[in-house]
Amino acid sequence: MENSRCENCIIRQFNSLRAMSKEELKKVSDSKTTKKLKKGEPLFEEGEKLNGVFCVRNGVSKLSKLSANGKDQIVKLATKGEVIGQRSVIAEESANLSAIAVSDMEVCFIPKESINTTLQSNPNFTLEVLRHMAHDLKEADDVIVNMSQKTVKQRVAEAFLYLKNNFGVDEDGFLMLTLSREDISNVVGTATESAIRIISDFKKQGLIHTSGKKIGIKDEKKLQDLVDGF
Amino acid sequence: MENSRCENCIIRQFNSLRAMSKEELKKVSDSKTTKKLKKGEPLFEEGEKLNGVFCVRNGVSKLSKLSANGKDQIVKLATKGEVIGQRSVIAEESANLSAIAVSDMEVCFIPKESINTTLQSNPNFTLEVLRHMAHDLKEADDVIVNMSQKTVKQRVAEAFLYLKNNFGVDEDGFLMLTLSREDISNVVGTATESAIRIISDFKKQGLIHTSGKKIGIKDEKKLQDLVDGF
DNA sequence: TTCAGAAGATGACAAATGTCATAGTACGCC
DNA sequence: GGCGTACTATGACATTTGTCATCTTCTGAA
Repeated sequence: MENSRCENCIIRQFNSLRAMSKEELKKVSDSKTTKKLKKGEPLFEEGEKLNGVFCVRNGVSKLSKLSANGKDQIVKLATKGEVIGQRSVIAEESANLSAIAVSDMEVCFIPKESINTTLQSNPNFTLEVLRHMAHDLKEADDVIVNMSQKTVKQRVAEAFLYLKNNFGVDEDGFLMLTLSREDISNVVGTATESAIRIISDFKKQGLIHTSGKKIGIKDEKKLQDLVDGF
Repeated sequence: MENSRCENCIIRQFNSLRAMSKEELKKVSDSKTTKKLKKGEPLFEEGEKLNGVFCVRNGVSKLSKLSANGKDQIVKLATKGEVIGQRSVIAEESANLSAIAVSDMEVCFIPKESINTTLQSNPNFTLEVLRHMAHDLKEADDVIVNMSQKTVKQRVAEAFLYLKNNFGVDEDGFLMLTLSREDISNVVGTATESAIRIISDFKKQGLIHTSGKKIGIKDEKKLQDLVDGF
């Protein structure tokens, strides 16, 4: 495949791999494999042993965990440039979350050996990974606060703004990343029916418009006000 | 103070400092200061710039964040052997959370310079810090799932079991760490009145007993069943 | 020791959210 | 093009949780 060497891959500019030396990157590139996934296919499931990490070249994956009541909670959406599975590889634990494609994806699989040897020898790389994880931890803490202190309506509004800011909109103004109502409810942590009701409500209030599953934001300011508690 | 050299400090066995070399540890020890805090006093507040990290020698601190509705959400309780503030120092950001003593505390303050130079030169240390943060991230993800998918009652029950497992019980069977009802509600993410009601309820059902603020667990199994959804 | 203020407890009610039932709608497959 | 299945939508109702008011109990400082 053309352009398939890590050294040339523009994606790595966005993640920790940029702190690798030329030689390290070469090794990674020689050991990596590329994989395509269709929407709905899993990269890995909760509890699985991971033999490496996944670097997202294209598409989006949801990271979720099944709770005792049988519902999935989506903890994070990972997109182009992000590395998935590094937490498990670093902690030498089996996966705490499932990773499932929510759009067609193209990912590189990097065996953990390449990662581990670099972690032990290149402090710059380790530090870079550490910085990324520090960032993820902050985001997770913020999610905890949102989950426990905001209403479902506020969380839905926030989710839409998040989707707009992180994945953008298409030429017709619809969110690029289209999630099913169920996925939306699993991001927000609520019943699917509740999410649907709130979406209907937002539509009636003129905050958003929809076409099938697609959602477009009409009044960003009012949505933001709602999130902020006005 | 006797025993105040990091090299001799048994606490460091529990945290990332154990991966430091003798010389690095010596430098840290020379630059550190020790501080005593009374219950209720802050180590630092959300938004503050941190010039170093705190290593807990004794006592417990709550890490919390104020949400828009004026309530604090407690994200984590840090105790003996844990290092507080490393996330902010590593990410070079101001503190995302406030750290306030929930019991009298003794902490060491380690200036960030000692940490940063070691991070850049000693991959073992960096990797050790990374592993700790990976662990924290997993815990945070689990909290997200609990917050969004469990009922308040389940979360209260879980909080009590957590307090027992992590801080133990005194000779009379009461939880060693005594939190105010408000702190409990801020851990669980609910209104104080709701937490109080649930505590009354648990008492009536014979799951716990109380004496003033102190709480003792009477039927651990039933509490666990409750958490698991039975 | 006493007293004031904080923390704990409880009732009554309102609001938010979940659950179950049912109907409409879209979309891939034959 | 039709059909079946999965997704979306909505109503009715139950349950959970929050809010406000009030009372009681504890605790620390004068």
